[in-house]
Amino acid sequence: MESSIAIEALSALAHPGRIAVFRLLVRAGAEGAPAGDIARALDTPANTMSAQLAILTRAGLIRSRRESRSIIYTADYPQIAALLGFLMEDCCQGRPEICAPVAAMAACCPSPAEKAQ
Amino acid sequence: MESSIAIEALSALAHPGRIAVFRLLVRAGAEGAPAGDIARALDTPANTMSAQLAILTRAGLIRSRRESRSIIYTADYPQIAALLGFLMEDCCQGRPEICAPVAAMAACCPSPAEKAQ
DNA sequence: TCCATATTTCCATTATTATAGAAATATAGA
DNA sequence: TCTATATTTCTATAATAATGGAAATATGGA
Repeated sequence: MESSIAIEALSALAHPGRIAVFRLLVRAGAEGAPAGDIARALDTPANTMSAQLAILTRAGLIRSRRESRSIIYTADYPQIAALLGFLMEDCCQGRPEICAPVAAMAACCPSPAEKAQ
Repeated sequence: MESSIAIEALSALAHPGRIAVFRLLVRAGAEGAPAGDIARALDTPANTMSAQLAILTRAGLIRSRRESRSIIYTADYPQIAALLGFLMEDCCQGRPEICAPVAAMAACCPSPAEKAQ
C-alpha cells in the first residue's frame, strides 16, 4: 500500500463523526446500512452525513451500492486489512513476542486455517 | 478505548512525515531510535521532527526515554494494539469469515498460544 | 566554567478542513 | 405526470493544522 493511500484512509478515520460511521459499518457486516439509517443512528444532518460517507468512500474504507431509493454502505474489509498491514509492516523482526499484543487483538477472527485445527 | 483517544492517534498518523516516523519505530522494535537519527533518516529539520515526535507521543503511539544527551523513541505496542482493536470491535458478529482478511494480516505475529501448538 | 551536541519551544505565515442551509438530482409509486 | 422520499452538490463561514527560522534548554566533556 502506498503511503498516500494510507494517509487518506487515516485522515478519513480521524474524525468523530466518520469513525462512528466506520465502526457502525464494521459491525454491520456484509449487509451494510442505508445512508439515511446511518444519519439517523448518529443524529447527523443528511448532507453532513453525505459528505462524511463520501470521504470514507474516497478513502477506500467503505463501498456503496444502490438499492431502490436507498444507497447501502458497507465496510471494505480487504482494504481495511491492507491498511492495518501497512501500519504494522515488519513489526516482528524475528521476535514475534514484541508485537504479540497486536496478534492478541486479532484473536477474535481466527483464520480458516486456524479454525480447521 | 475512548473515541477521542482513537481520533487523536489517527490524526497523528494521518500525515506523511509522522506515519514514516511511526513505521520506522514499529520496525525498530524495543530498542527504538534517537530523535536525531530519525530526523536524519527521514531528511527532516530537527525542530519539525521534534514537533512530529511530540504529536505521536501525545497521541500515545510512541514513548521516549532519555539516554545521555539523546532521547530515544520507541513504538508503544500495547497502545497500538488497542487502537486496532477499537477500529475492528465486533467485526465478526458470529461470522469470522467476514473479517478473515484482518486475521490474515496478523498472521505474521503468532500469539504464544499459537506458537505452542 | 566554557563549549559542543541534542532536542525542544516560540512564533508567524500559509494552507487545509468542517459544517449545515439551500438547492439539485434520482427513484418509486399514485 | 405529479408528489414524496432519499441522497447529493453547491456554497460561504469558521476553525484548525503544518512548516521551519531563531532562540532557548539540557547534557556531557575538556
